Amino acid sequence: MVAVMCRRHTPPPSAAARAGRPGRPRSAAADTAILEATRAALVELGWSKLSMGDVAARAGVAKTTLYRRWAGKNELVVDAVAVLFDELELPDRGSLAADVEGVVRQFAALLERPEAKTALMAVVAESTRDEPLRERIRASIVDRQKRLVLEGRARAQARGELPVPADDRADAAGAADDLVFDVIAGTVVHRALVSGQPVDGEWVRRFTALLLGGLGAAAYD
Amino acid sequence: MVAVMCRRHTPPPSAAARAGRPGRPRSAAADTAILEATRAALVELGWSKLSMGDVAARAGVAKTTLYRRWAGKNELVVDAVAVLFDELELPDRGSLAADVEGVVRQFAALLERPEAKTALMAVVAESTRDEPLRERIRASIVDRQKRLVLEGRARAQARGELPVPADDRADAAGAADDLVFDVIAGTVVHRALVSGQPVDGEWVRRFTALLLGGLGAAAYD
DNA sequence: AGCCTTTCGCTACGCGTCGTAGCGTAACTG
DNA sequence: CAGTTACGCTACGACGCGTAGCGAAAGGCT
Repeated sequence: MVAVMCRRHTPPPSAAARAGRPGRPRSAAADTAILEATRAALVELGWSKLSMGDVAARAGVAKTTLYRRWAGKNELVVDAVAVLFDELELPDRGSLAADVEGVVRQFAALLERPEAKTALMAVVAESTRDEPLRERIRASIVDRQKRLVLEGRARAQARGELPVPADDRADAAGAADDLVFDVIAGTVVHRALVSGQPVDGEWVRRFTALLLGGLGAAAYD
Repeated sequence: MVAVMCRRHTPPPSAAARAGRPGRPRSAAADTAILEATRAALVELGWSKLSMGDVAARAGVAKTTLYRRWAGKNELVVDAVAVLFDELELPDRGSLAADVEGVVRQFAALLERPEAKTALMAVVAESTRDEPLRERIRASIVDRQKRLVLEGRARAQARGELPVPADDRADAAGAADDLVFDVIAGTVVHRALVSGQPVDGEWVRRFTALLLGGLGAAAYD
């Protein structure tokens, strides 16, 4: 009897740790082709009408190859769109307000891409009933973007626009960073996908003013 | 030849306008049973594993009856969860900060209900590729809750906590209301469903302070 | 009453997707 | 070379979808 290896659904990111093993190596070209085909299918069909068989056909790959690497549609799509969010960056525009406006515009532009918005909302919906999937989303997409908040705060502190927290307040600063991240990301997503209204220049200015100055300061322009 | 009526997928809310028509009337009991069964199925199975046949069986109704009233899963679920969001209210707690904290807590409690979170995210995801569905969501769920923002602002103005906008600034005030709505709803959703962290008392206080005073005022507690 | 209209429950159907099993072949290691 | 792993391909049972067709039930209209 052969020992059951049970290595199914092994995620491809461990390709480096997979080196030096006996047997035929996994095709890296197939990985990129599959993820690219997934994004293309998301653009054309959207989340609900995307099927594993269709992705396999687009990628020129057997359907079984898909299931050898991803447990299902959820995990595949998370990996396919995760790379899109890593393109976000925070160029120094000279002031905290300008930096915030810049990142808000970038995020809004990303959410205009059909593959990004249909996939992001769908996998978050699925993650409400799938704890491992939620963790995968956080590790692959969400937490990686908190770097933008950290960098923005560091710059603002260097400019003197924000006070430097005392060392014994590091936990409070961390909580504030998480809060700011939820406010910015959540508000832009809600504006673009739920309210369905444009993230134009005027709205971005209003939002930034509210974020920096609060309701009293930015009440009515 | 009989004239083709083509009245399929007629939404049930028009029950009042349906009175006085010839033929057997639609069962109002079936409507409530179906919507209740849908919510129960959402709790047990979640969005993705919810099937029309299962809902019909739970409601004690033929599957064809479902399709006579709703075009599909999307529309059915929107109607099923819309009533949950109408339970939100804004009791007067004496100050703008307290009012904001109260509504944030209520919304967070609603998002802890499994049928609410799985359904809301899923239908929003679907609506990114279905314009009529997006309009249905806005009319049935989103826009109805803007009343909370309007009421909160009116109270704050009456208390003198916010300035009363000039008459020629009515459009700016409306834009500000929309912005505040997106900020509150989006931030709470992102915190609860994307970041997956608890909306507890401390976080609510931090968020309220940030919303009212801005980054400079509420920087680190 | 009788007729018309609409809804209801039920059955059955074709269609597409899912996820897996089985096989022979290809690729890489020792 | 043998051993091990990945690949392409085919086929399969299971399930949900959305519809058609039927007879029966429940109302309005004359």
